[in-house]
Amino acid sequence: MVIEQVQTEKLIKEKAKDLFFKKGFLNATTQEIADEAGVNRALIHYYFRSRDQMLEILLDETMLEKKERVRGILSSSLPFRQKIANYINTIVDYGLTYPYLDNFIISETARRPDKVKLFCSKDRTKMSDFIREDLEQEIKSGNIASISPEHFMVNLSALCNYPLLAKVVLQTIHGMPDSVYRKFLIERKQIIFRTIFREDMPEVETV
Amino acid sequence: MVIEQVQTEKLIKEKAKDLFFKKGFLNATTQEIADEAGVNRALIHYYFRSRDQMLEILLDETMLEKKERVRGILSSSLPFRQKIANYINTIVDYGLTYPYLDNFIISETARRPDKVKLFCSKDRTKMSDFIREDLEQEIKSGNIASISPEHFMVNLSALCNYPLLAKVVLQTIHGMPDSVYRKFLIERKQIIFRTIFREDMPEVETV
DNA sequence: CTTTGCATTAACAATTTTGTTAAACAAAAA
DNA sequence: TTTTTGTTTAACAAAATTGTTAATGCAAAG
Repeated sequence: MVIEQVQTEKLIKEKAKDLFFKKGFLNATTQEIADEAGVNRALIHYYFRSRDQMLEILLDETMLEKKERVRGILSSSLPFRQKIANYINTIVDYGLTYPYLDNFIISETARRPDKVKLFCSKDRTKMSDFIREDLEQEIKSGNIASISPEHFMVNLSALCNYPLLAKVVLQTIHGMPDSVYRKFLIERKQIIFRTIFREDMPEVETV
Repeated sequence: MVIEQVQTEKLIKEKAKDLFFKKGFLNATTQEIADEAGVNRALIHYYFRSRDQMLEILLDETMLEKKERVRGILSSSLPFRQKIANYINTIVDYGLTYPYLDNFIISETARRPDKVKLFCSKDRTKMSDFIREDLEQEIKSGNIASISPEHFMVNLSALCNYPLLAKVVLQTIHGMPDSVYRKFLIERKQIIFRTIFREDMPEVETV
């Protein structure tokens, strides 16, 4: 047995994630993945049977991790604004790590709506349920315009995720090179919070 | 010459747009396009030389039309809020007609950033320039939290476009069938306006 | 009626990509 | 040292997809 025996599978997964979710090669072939990992293409089939099954595993793993992080934040006992501030921070930062993850999800779900369940956690608790009570409170106290939890969450996701989805187009329109766009995205954390709450974002704080 | 001579090219383009932008078959093959149009696959090459060139034409045409509509709205002499209301209306309605257009743009630009110029109008006038003065005015009069035109436009685009980009995922998470989701999107017109201006959207009105 | 020219098709060729298999290999066990 | 076991590779096969070409069809012009 070669020393790398146990590591190879992990290596392939990592490099595949890099290609798909970091570099944006949404249609990377098995050959390209193998090259990236510096292994023979047949190994991909040895470990994952088929390209499709490999994708399922990659998406399952990555989305599960992301969902867990978001769930942790929204189900915490922090004050509402602190929760949302943490959510924005996490989503934007996650986006900076995997700039093409949502992009990938979205093109895949368009091509194969039947596979959508892979990208949504199995359990049926919706993110919007975690903020329902908080939100009602905010609306009652007049801090926020009346809005359903669903619309609120869609607004929030939209403001956080869209700038990455449309990255290439937005960069071109506004003539921003990568470094500037990165700053733009980080600026947006504040902007998003202010757009929703009309006040400055509190410092990040965890439970 | 067959009676349909001049129409065939148009027919193919229409059906291809349907596949790509309405039905979401982002990777439709030339065969699928030919089938949809009820013609022989070779005709696609006869009229468009290659699949790539056909795509360029489709995108060029579609985006140009959309851009013109948006430009017309933002450069009108209507009051700011009316402009934005019209913008929201137009973008959401356009999205209902071509639910997968942005989706397509976004996956294509990720795969081939070099082709991005096809999707952005050639001239260099940015949408954000059209609202710069209006926006300054609104901020000065305290109706809107301080924000740059770029961030404002990204916010607006995000709120309008994201729900369609993430259509399949959002429908699954919230358990909404097509008909309900359609209503949800139309509801959002109001929601988006209120999120930005904290007041109800005015009636649609053109210049 | 015949010819001309574009429109359309079927058949073919080339390429790309996925998936399989049998052989080579390398480390641990016997 | 030999055997065994799991890993890795090269070579092959099959399928899908794009692009080409030569033949066919068909309407209008001559």
